[in-house]
Amino acid sequence: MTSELPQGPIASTTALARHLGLSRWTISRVLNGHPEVKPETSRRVREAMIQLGFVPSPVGRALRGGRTGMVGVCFQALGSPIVARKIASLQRTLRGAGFRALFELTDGRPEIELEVVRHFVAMKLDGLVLVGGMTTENEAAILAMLAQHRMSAVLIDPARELALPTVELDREHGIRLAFEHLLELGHTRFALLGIDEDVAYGRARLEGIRKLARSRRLSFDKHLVTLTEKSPGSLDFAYGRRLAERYLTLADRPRAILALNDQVAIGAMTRLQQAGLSVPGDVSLVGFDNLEVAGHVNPRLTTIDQHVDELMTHAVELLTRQTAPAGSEESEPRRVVRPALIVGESTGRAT
Amino acid sequence: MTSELPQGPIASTTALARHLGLSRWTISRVLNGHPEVKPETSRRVREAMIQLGFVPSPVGRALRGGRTGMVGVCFQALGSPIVARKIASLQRTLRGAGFRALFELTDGRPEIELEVVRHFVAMKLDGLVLVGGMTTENEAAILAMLAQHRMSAVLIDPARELALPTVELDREHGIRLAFEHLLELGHTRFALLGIDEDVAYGRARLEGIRKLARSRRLSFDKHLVTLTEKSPGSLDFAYGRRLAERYLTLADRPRAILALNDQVAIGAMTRLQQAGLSVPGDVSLVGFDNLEVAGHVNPRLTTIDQHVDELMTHAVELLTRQTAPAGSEESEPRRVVRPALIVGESTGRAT
DNA sequence: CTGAAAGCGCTTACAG
DNA sequence: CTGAAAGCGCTTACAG
Repeated sequence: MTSELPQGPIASTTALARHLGLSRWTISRVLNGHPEVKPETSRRVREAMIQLGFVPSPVGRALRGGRTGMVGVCFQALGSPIVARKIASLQRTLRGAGFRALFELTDGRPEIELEVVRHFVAMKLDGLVLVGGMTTENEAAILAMLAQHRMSAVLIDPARELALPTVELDREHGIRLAFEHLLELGHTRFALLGIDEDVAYGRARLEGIRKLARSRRLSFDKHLVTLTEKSPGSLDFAYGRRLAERYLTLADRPRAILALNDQVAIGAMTRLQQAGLSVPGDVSLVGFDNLEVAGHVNPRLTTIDQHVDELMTHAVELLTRQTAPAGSEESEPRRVVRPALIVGESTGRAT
Repeated sequence: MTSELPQGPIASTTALARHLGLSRWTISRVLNGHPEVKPETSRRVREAMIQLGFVPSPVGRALRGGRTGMVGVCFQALGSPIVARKIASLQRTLRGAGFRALFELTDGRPEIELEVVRHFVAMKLDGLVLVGGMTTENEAAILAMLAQHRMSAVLIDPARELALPTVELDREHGIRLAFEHLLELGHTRFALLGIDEDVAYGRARLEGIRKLARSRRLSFDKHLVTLTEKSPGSLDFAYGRRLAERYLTLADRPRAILALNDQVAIGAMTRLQQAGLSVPGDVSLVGFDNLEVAGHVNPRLTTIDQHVDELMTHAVELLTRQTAPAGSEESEPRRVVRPALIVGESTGRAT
């Protein structure tokens, strides 16, 4: 353990090798876990690395074709707190699996998305995570690039199905939980705030509602009112507020509201309360996402939790499974995560 | 313009050179804007690059010591929506300046922070942005690493002063705006929710309050009550809720509250309302950050806007100024951004 | 204005 | 078990 002090800064395998009286190739073998190194040598190298804080250059590794330990993560936007939670969760999960995460935002613009993926591929990362899938425009180009460079990729909760390993959130199930909860409370007529075919994930939810409505012999047209805007911009509090104003003008207002997400729900709730309506006295309200704020408004919002950590754990598992040389026969694995109903105080009996 | 189709995929300067009948060195010169290339040749290369979607490998460039076009961004945590807004804003600003951003979260843990900076340095990035500064433990090590590798870095809104270019948010000014607003409404006694010396940025705000209190001949002890917890964990809605419960037990409750941030303010507001207090009828409340949700609770929250975009614009300017070879004489430039008061409906006259 | 060499830090064959 | 070569894609000197 008589570790001499290094001459200069140890910033390469060559420098480390010189310092230890070994050749740089031996260092590389230890780094890559090759079995032919004498255990004693291997131990010495590892100890010195920790002691000197030496980290092999990811740039060198990448160029030579080795593993870089880096995973690229691509998000469409960071507007909603749920996305921030996903980023934080994914970052931690990746770190736990020994990966470093590079995040990029595309603002939902196809040309940026393409540029980002191109950059990820050029960086020779170990894998890609596409949160929310990809735009239709780039589908062919991105799939071709991934195949050409043999880059593993995972989709998380994509808006459309694609021929890539995928972790899905069962949104149809989520909305059914909310719908059933309201049915049990005796509600029979419903307003949908911001949920339509055009919005991301809207179709899956409508499907869930339709199926359940049919099984309960509710007519979609008679019992359901859909309130949406053509180009709403951000799907946020202000959108909920605007939709609530439309709701207030309805002749025969449903007593239960299902909102696109918690922000829309809270924006709407605030507006309804300002109009003198009581939640849940006059109208019951359900959100989606279980944002932290949902538990801290008056009344606490009933909502659906996405199980973000579970989504991310599956994603990283799918990624490492691909990265590993085995198991590559299994084509396009799919994992489904079921969201959960969080009952708050914004839903009550239909009177 | 008779562009022949390439033989295979064009994935290196060598391949592009062959395709164009040039040498790969010429391609490199065009890439780096060297002046000795014939304009016609330069134009041909640029056109082909766009047409073929060729992007020079950042890995190759990094290894050779050239500019990588990548900037590392280090955040302590992603708990608050304000951080998400900062990330999104910084990403856009960096993109506008031709940089790609790599984001890392440290969860406020020194060992992760050190690892992250080490990795950024090893990646030979063009620069670093440290949002919220760095932990005291790593100060010496990180400054030494940056100096040794001549890596430019910018601090955004650091909790402590450091010998690096810095963009500061004038928090002292922010809290004074809030305080003055309440004074003008006739308030004389104040509760501080979560604002103390121990919490990040607490000292600057207390300083602002003290100065203003002195100038108005208010005694800090007689007119100000501080409510905080020793180890509050997340500075979020739930924290505000707990502090509001403490506030409710006070014998002689101040009629004005200054909260650490909007989450604490909203958590507190909700709790106060549940206790039957009216905001602002019984108590006025001011937050900090101007989160989107602040404008969509009942009543709309009076708060302080950080001018996030301005912060980020300054940061990227400082970074590019460093990256450029000139201007390096100027030591540790500092930019100060003044926050702004956003008057909502949560503050009213003291009656 | 353009060609050819050297070398950034690493890994994977190929020798011993 | 370990040494030395080749080469990943690029840029910066140095020649012509």
